Amino acid sequence: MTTTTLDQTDLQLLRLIQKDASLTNKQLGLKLHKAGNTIFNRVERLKEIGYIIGTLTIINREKLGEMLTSFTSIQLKDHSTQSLKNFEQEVVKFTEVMECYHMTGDFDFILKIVVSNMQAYKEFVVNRLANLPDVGTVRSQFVINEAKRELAYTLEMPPFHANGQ
Amino acid sequence: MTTTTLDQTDLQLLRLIQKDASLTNKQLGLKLHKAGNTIFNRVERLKEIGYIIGTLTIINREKLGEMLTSFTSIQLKDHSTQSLKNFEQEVVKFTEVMECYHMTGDFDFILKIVVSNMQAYKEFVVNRLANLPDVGTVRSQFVINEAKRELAYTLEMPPFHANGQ
DNA sequence: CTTTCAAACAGAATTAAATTCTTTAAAGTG
DNA sequence: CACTTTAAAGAATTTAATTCTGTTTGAAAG
Repeated sequence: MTTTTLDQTDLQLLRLIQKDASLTNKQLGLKLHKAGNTIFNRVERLKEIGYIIGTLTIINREKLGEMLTSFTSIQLKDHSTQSLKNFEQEVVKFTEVMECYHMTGDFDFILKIVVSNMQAYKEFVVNRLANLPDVGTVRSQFVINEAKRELAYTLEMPPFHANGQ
Repeated sequence: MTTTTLDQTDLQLLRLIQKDASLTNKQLGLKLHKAGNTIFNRVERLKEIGYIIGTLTIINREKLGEMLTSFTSIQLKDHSTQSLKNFEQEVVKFTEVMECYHMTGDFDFILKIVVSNMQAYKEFVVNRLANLPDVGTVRSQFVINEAKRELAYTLEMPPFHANGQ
């Protein structure tokens, strides 16, 4: 029924809404030289074919009190597929673990951990993180300052297009 | 005029909208046992006093072609305030650098870099990143798999409240 | 070259949500 | 107790979202 490929207008649209979801269809239409209706239809299509996942509100977390952020690297004692899967499955359950990446290099995982202070961090690592099976070395690096945190990707027209994957 | 402190309803509201900005005021009101109107007023207030920064659309970046993500650590040759400021100021200008954190530990900065493939990564590091002043050691760790990436914070009632900071 | 079909679009019509306005009730203050 | 302030609800209004319909365009078919 509908094509799963994007044209330049779709890309422009994605670029705009990934920075600001509060723009109305009319406003977007003005920028892209289309009717508000047309924007609406395109956005619906982009949702259907999976380019748009959802929409969220960015909160100023700093206003809600103390915050300590760490990038914590984990090296497992055992590198079997089972151990890796196991650790990953468990570690993502912690609400303190905002992000978890399986990585190349000396350490197996990088976790972004957000807690309220060093006391809470210590409690978390010692009593909970280190208790997961096969956890070997844990290296903690703390954020002194967040200089940039961009959520919107630079969207480039892919050279191929026609992949609905 | 308006209080800058949050009550439980405000926190609930923030928890809900930081996960889904497409909920209508009426829907939110139903969940929180308030009128749609009341939700509207609260959200307006939360914007005014700076708890709500904005709203954005999450794009499925994977559908737009190849992607290689790296956590790249940088050690500067010189650790003077001036060098740090200088580096930070310049590095955040690169669109490939999605995130930049000033860190404790052996390395001064951690950068989250997103490019389309290893060729582009090499080009970026060699021709651009390494050319910034005072760049010493560069350590690249690549993401094999993203197991978790949560943008919504766990919002807890702060023990103090009354800070409009 | 003409016909046919499908897609993108614009504009009107409709529905639903956002926003404003007014009133009420509760809570705090002197 | 009178006075003020605040949160909230409900009605009224404005604006945006959504649906519907007709037109245009371009590509494919004959």
